[in-house]
Amino acid sequence: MVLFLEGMELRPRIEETRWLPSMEVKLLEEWGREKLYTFKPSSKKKKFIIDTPPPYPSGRPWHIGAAAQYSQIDMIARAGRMMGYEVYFPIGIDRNGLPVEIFTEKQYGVSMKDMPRERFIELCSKSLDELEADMLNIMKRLGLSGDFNNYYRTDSVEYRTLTQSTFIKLWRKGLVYQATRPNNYCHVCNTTIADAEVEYEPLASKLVYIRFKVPGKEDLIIATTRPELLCSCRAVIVNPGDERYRDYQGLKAVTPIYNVEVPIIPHPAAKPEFGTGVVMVCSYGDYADVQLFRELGLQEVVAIDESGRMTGAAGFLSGLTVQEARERIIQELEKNGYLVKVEEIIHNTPICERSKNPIEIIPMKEYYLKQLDFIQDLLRLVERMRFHPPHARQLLVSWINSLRIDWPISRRRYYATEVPVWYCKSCGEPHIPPEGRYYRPWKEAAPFKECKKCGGREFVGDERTFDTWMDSSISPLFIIMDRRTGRIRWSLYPTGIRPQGKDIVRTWLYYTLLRCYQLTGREPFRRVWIGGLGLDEKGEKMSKSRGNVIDPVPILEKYGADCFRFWNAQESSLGEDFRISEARIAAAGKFLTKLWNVARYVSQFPNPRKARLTATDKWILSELSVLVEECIEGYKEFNFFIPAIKIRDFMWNTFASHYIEMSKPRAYAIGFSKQEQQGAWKTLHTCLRTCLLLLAPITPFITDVVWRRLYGRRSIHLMRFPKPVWDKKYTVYTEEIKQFNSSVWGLKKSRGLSLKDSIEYEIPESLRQFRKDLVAMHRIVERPEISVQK
RNA sequence: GGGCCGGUGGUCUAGCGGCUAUGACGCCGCGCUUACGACGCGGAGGGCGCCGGUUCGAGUCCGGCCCGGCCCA
Repeated sequence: MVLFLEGMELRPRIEETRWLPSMEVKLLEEWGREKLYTFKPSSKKKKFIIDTPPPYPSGRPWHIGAAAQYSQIDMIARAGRMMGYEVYFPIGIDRNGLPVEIFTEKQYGVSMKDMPRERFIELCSKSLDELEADMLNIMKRLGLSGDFNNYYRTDSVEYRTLTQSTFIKLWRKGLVYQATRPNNYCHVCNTTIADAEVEYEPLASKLVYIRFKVPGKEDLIIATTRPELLCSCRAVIVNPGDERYRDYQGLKAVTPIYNVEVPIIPHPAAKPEFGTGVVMVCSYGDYADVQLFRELGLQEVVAIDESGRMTGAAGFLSGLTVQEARERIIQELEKNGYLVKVEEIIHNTPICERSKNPIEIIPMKEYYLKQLDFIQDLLRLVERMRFHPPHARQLLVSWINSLRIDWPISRRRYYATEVPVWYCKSCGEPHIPPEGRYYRPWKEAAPFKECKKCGGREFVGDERTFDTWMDSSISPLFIIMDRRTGRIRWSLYPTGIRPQGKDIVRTWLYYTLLRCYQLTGREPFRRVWIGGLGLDEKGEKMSKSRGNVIDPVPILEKYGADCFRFWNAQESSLGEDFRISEARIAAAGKFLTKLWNVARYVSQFPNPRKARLTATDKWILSELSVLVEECIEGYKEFNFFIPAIKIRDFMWNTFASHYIEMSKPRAYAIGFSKQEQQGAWKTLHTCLRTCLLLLAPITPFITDVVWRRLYGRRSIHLMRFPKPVWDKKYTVYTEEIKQFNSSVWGLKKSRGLSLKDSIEYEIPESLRQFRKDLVAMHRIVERPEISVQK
């Protein structure tokens, strides 16, 4: 018998047959009007502050891996809200430093050093404004629920004031000093750079074998990649265990051409297997040289100047570039019979992260921030913080343990925060101003009357700026600062979480820890979340120079933010690198189509307040409980891979394929009572509603659209996560139900029957309580001896 | 050279001590089944990098090695 619904026409409240990215744009406007994501500091809820990384607007295309990472940070914010926290998700733009200077020089065809500083800074600022607007638009389009209305800039007066004030504070604590030290210097960027900004790249290089005279002995042959530094050679070392040179230890060798007598010293730094096992120690070919000069008390010779040219100390090489000098001295050595041979080798060369130019080690006078004294404290601090994933802690610990020199913080650049120091014109004594204001010593008069040391009345401002990490490293303090009064709201400190990429652990993460610890004595955040790197399809790093970057903007236009976000969440587990390919992003959209159509199907039925549930209903709700538990567990770790995968699997492979099909005749009341029908309706809605809530942080658009059409006028993003309230005991039937359904489908297929055709089949005793649904679903005709009651 | 992560059907991914190893993309076949053809169903295809070990039993634990990625020297 077939029952028809009397007087009730079922029509889906969702009519479109699929989800379209264009619906996202409309919703974005609505979110903007509703101000859903405003942080309320006065709220009674527990606060959760996210120390968002301020991206650097370096121009299109924005790295798609970065866009992916910001989506995940947004999921942290949204998950936090749904867990009941009052979340602050600030949006900042990093605008200090070298990239914009280079960009501006190129864009306007100017040179920083050849124009008024003031004018150059204006041009940089203009470039940044354009790049920034573009970047903010992409961030909004991604659906980020951050505080766009009050976004901050690291080059604002407020921010730079804080950078300078914290510097002054540390100066007063005695943590800052100026020293002339060999340092990494990039003569293309014209500035000292920190170890963290140095990269190594295998480059073709010449290994030059040079003959050194040793009075009374056979000549020593020395292999070096830096023959142009011969003038600064002040020692020769051999390995203490190297039998070949045992007799030479303690003797003197004479450097060719320059004729300087230098000691031959046994030292373990000489590797017997490299070259001839004899090494010349020069100031400075590499860090080993720096260490040896210090250790052996040698007198340094400055052979290369700031422009990358040889100094007068190099004699006939003076004025040549390093490259030219290298060629020239090889010729000279050959002419005089000192050259033994030249080998082509691949040498791991230290290069500047920005310009990719080989760096030189040159002694320069710079400001340093003490960090070596804090290693133990920082290691202890790191132990107390929570890392997601846990093994990310090791990246930081390894870096801290490898620190060898204090942090050089001054730079010879323009577009950055100025070093707030003036010097007495007569005695040179440095003076620092009081905290609380933004200072520009290169153009402002000194805020002092007279020198505290000699009484001099004239001052010169420092022209240098800070390493930009001096700014970025106080972001946790800046985001909790009241920008009008400059007062820091200490009740919000330490902040909740620092999300960032693993590529900037040694810089941003480390420097933040150091600076905030020095300023506050505490850790700046309780948790650290380290995302993996977005690689290209082949698993290689994306970079403009490799030409394998993918622009996220056309992807977002074509597939929508939810598709991109869902792909991102289900692509790899927390902290793992992930490969980016458009085909896979497109494939992720199929899940959204599926979800949309499930919602469309469910939307045709009313959602009864109460209903009597059948065994089939209770079974899927058992599975739903398990799903909720698993998802919440993933969200607690801010690992969105887990909910994404679990929800997709539930939706597709359990709910849609099995429950919806099993309950369909009942939902239409074909052969079922109204009471049974209500059970199906109720359960369909419960499952859909719960899945929407679970998915909301990952795909905020589609879930909100469905939610508003079916479950409420207010946004889903004001809701809490669901709880696993349904009895889980029916999960024991899941496998058997799925197998049973598959076997019936398979049998019909093998007999050439349509799915609508009836079939004679036996329902196992163990599935008896689901019998009625199964019979209706498959149109099963039970054999008489099995069906007890007919 | 060191650290971290990873090596599972053609490609990508799950499983981390126990039934014939998960799913996706692609492929093949079938299908107008009142949510979905940017769909559904079915199917072919791998024995989990290599070598040893622990165990009644190992992608799953241990040791060594090889390969890839990232980071560092």
